[in-house]
Amino acid sequence: MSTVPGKRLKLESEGRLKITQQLRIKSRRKYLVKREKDKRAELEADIIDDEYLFQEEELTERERKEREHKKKLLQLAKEHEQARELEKVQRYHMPEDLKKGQANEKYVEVDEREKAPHYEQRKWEEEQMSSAVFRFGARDKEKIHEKGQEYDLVLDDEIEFIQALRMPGSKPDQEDENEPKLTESEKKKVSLQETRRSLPIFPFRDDLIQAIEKHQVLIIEGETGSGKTTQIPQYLYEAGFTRGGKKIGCTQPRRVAAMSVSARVAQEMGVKLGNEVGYSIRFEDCTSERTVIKYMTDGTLHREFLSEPDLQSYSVMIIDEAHERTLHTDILFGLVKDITRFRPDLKLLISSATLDAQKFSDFFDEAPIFRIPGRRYPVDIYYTKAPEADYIDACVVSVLQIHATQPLGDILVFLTGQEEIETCQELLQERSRRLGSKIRELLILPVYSNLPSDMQARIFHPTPRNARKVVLATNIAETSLTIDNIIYVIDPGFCKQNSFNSRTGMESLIVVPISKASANQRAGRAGRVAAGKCFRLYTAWAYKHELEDNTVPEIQRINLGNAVLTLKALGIDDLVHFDFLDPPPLETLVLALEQLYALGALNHHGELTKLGRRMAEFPVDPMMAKMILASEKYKCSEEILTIAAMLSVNGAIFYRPKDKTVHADAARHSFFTPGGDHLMLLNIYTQWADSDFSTQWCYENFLQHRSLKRARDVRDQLAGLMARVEIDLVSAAGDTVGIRKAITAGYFYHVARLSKGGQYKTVKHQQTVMIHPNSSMFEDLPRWVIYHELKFTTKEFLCQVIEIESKWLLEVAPHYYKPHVLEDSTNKKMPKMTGKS
DNA sequence: GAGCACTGC
Repeated sequence: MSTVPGKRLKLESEGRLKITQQLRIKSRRKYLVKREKDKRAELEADIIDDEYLFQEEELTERERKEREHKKKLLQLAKEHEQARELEKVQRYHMPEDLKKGQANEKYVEVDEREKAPHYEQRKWEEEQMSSAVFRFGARDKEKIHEKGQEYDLVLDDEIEFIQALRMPGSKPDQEDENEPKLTESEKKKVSLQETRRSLPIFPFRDDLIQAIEKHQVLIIEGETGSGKTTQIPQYLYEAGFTRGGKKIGCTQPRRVAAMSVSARVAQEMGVKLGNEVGYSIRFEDCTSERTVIKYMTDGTLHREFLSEPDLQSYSVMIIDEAHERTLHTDILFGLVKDITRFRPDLKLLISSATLDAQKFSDFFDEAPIFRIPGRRYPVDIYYTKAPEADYIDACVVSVLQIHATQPLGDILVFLTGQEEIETCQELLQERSRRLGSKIRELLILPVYSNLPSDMQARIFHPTPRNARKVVLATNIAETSLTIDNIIYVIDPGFCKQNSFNSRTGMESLIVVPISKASANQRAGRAGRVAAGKCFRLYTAWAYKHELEDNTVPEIQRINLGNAVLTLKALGIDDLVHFDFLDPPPLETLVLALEQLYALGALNHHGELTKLGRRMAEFPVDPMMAKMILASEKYKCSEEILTIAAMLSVNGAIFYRPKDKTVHADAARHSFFTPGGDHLMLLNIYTQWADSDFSTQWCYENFLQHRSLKRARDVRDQLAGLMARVEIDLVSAAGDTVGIRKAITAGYFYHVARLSKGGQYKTVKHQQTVMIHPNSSMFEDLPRWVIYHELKFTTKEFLCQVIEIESKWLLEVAPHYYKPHVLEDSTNKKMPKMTGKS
């Protein structure tokens, strides 16, 4: 044994993988069991409640039915659980002696290998191949028992899928062969106009125009690929809706979409982009006086409302991809609905994928729904027969199963984050390497938003002949990126989701099951170029009973500070009764209003103050806006702008590759600046600027160039807005106290003080928290700190921290802090928590 | 001593 170091290494690495797998299995199982238990307990409690409260004869017909229904559900759940247990036993059962046999064989293999490596390797590969058999359909139970042993042996390496249904597409599977195949050069010969006429929306053109002329608000329901985004604005233009110098607006949730769609439309209309057809996104306005068709991001339109609250320059507004329910689209719904009441000439089109259309129609006073067929191939949906405990392993196995048994075509796997993608990539590389020449080449490509762009671009390179591409992606591939040639989708059914707790003001990013809508969106990614297959790594039962219908809209999940400020600036006083499609939690609104009041943006009538109106100019959170405005008083606007821009960068600023952690950490430490993280960010930006914004400098200092560039863009925009609120840019020239006081003036809501054991307590909620280990203040433990964010990951952490003196709080927010609250702790060593505000 | 879903202004 000891003579074969390579093999031993491999065994060790296998041991390591096993542990991570087991951890995953454990947490996933715990999750499944808990969910099941919770559901059952709920049902049982309901039934007991009912029986306790009512005698049988007192129940109305409806109540009796409800009770019967609940009992039936409970019975079903129990039966299902039993069935699942049974399946689990069948799936995981492996006799002890067989396990030993296998293990021995492996050890023997080591010795044999030295003598006849080729023979042993081939034998091993053959074993792997035979175990990677793809099994579809419900298998006959008897058959399983007949070949019990064989079944047990291959269990470890395969997953049984059951085909449940076919997601219908408008194109039949075989159409590809009937359709004349065009080469690239031939395709170019087909004129743009012919392509336009071939879109599914084309036959509906006249009906659509008629419907728009007849109704003020129209809901358009259509799958992707119908051509609605590019064609409808052109039809409206041709029908004369832009007469009188009015524009047609169309909002998109993403910047790239706004840019690429407008480019396409400009090409189809034969005009230069930026003239008749243009787009407007943050940092980039590509429109002119002549522009009549304007694509923009929903956030841009939201901001435009501030300068043009009645959308006077538009004759038609199209809200596209409404089903995505971004924060901005949700707010736009309420705003445009309001406008239609006093601008009868404004046409409103809400464009959405299926399922949601009725909801939109109800919201817009029973607006008619116009349906347009899409263009997609059918996708077969497969579910696992039993729940998969370890979905990373299940993904790897499924990929290999597909690779070994299915016709060529690329695979897309949906994972939750960078870490999972990397683990999966390692496992796949390891296993496909061991399979060696027995399988065709397998290209494994990761993609997530923090991945450097050149690495991201690799997923779009055409797959080499006779090879197969596997793309391991986060949710980025669900809507933002479209990869061609995907035939197979593997969907474990999870994603990471941000949520905001307005009671504690804490954000958390946790893995949750996806919704049915999301699952179908993922499946749809398999049917773009041909009939596809989607493998869901959960049971059909789980899909039906455990997944919510729709993802909770963003507006109900995030902090609404800035949204509330802009609405107030638009003169909407009664936010609680604002016409939301789905209203946000009351506490979130109350928290936002309370904060605005404390910041001095609202007076006691709930009206915007002069300060509040100036704050609304900035597309940042109210606290940050206040900080920026306070920089005038402390004569440090240059520095504060940089800090605000650096804090607004959402991606990571530090680059920390796995193989160079020591160097990367050393580079980070070299930027540490007395006073805290905000000053460190300022330091980094200043040094980068001194290097002439050099890419090379970023690389040498382990910083993400992309993030810093974004910070520069944000800073430029903020600097432009400073002119609008008439604040000169001045530098504090090293006065860090002034800078920190300006920060305190904005963030006095986010104060924490040192408590025992290096822990902190937030002043507002008396919550026990820790300084994040990545902070430069992690080891300093100052008595009073201001934090930028409170985030829950593995613990409650303060991210981006500066040290302050408690007396500054009295100086910048005397209305909010009373001296006795703060003095208690500055004089005595470690006070007991008494008397909050 | 932890870790970075995805957008957008």
